[in-house]
Amino acid sequence: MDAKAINPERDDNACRAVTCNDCGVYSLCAPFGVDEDVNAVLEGIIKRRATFRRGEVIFAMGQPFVSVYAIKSGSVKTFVSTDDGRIQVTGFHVAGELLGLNSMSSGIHTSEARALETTNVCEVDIDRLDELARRTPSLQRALIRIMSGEIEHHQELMLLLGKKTAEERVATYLLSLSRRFAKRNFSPTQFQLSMSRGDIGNYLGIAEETVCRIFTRFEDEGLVTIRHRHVQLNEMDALNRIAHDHHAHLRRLAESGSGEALRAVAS
Amino acid sequence: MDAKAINPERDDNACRAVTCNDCGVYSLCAPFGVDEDVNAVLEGIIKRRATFRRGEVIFAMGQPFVSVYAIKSGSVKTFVSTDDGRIQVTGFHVAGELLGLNSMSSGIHTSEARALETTNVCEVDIDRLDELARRTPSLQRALIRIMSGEIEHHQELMLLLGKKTAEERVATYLLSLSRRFAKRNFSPTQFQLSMSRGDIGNYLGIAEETVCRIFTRFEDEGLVTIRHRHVQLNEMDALNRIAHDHHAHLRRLAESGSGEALRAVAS
DNA sequence: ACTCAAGTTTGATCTATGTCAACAACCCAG
DNA sequence: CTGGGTTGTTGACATAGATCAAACTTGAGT
Repeated sequence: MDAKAINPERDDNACRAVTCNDCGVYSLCAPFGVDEDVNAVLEGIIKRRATFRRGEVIFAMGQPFVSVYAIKSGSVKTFVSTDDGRIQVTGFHVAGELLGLNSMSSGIHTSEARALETTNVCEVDIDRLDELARRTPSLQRALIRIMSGEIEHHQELMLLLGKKTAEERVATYLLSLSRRFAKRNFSPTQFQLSMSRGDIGNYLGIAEETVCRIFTRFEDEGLVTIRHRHVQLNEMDALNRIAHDHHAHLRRLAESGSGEALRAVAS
Repeated sequence: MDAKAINPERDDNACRAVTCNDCGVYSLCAPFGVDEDVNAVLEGIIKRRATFRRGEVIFAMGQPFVSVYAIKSGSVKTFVSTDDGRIQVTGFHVAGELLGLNSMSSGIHTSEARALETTNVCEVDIDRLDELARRTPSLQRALIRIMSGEIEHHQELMLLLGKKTAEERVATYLLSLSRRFAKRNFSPTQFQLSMSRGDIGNYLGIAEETVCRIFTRFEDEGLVTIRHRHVQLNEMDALNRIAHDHHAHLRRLAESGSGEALRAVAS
């Protein structure tokens, strides 16, 4: 592999030949909503392109908020933390997504972003973006739409963190990854995890050991096949039932049990 | 009680004499950001004023998203729910706050709002607001600021739901209420709760019984005085330590214990 | 190819908090 | 003022999932 390509510090101006038009995530930047002259405009607001390696910080809590980041390739986790060091992962982000749009009000980053693997981003100057948005209603609405989407995601996560069992959380997680891959025209039943068990557990509000145990439980039941970080979903329906129906696991127990659980479900 | 007053459908045009200028929450609508001619403009986008009694639905999940609501008086809870009926309260809202701005992207309400007590709202047509915003950059930015604030609030709540102990959650909650009252020039140490123990517990991701127990524990320790729904905070510092410092309660235990906990903290 | 740190898995044990149940206090509506 | 429904409180007990500990696996760097 090209040595220069993996240098995290390197601002790859060398690749400037790659315009936004040629960029693989162009279609995902398009929702920026600029209708005509898109290419020139986008080029104009990109401050720099940068590469981050696994674990490197893209932005940190408390830093002045001067840019948002479009992920060209790779993946990123974002998280918030208590002052005594506990952290809560609030999202995983992949190519084509926009990073850092929260924090717009405070002028300070309220979360931290770290690359999960080698990741390329376009850094977009927030003032230039803001100024462009002022002249471009469609861009304004696109930004609002992105933030609104973020809020919806957070609402689902809060519901999960506050009210779901560990098994429901893991099933929900696998399915949400699946849906996301499907949307990008990747296989919805077979994919790689770019995050560790620890990250998954943290995100879902459970211990990493619990994630492992539930993975193996699902595997024992034939619902999935998981080798290291490669996941294959065999029984999407069953997973869906577990994810959405509180009582699914009670029923499963009842099938191989005394039937008492079933009566409990009926009540 | 006047039959008309309790009709939730009633558009209280009778009170139209009250312009936005006269409205008690005017200063809180001002951040809408319209600089000149504020009054006329605000009047123009208000679809109707309405009153809701305790438990009445202001908007429900799945309904078409056509308005946002400014709370003139009273208080409201918002929540999301699983399809099998479990709900997660995502926020409590008081006079001067704007309701329903999430859901902007989907065109469908993704959460439900219910009055906690008799509550007056101004209903703002979303299309008119959107159109006004297009011509008014300061309004655009205000809306973005409000959404961004919502995201920050959600991040804190996710951290709480995913990583904090029950005691930390309750202390955090009391202090956040306190801060909110202070911001509105009410006493930060003495206030009424408009929500039930059940709502508080749901919001914090713990059982209502746990809320009760922790309230009485705090009271036994002299930190607070709680009679029914009236709260008085006596030891803000101690509450702050509990809310922000994971080990605070271990230390408290250690003070009156064997010292083993203290050693654990040191490690 | 080898090494070592990081990540993963599994088992044994512990505990914070949920659940269930009974009761007490409160608040309207009549 | 009075009765019944709602809300809050307290205790006893159960348990999902955390924590601790000990292999085992893997893959990045030498």
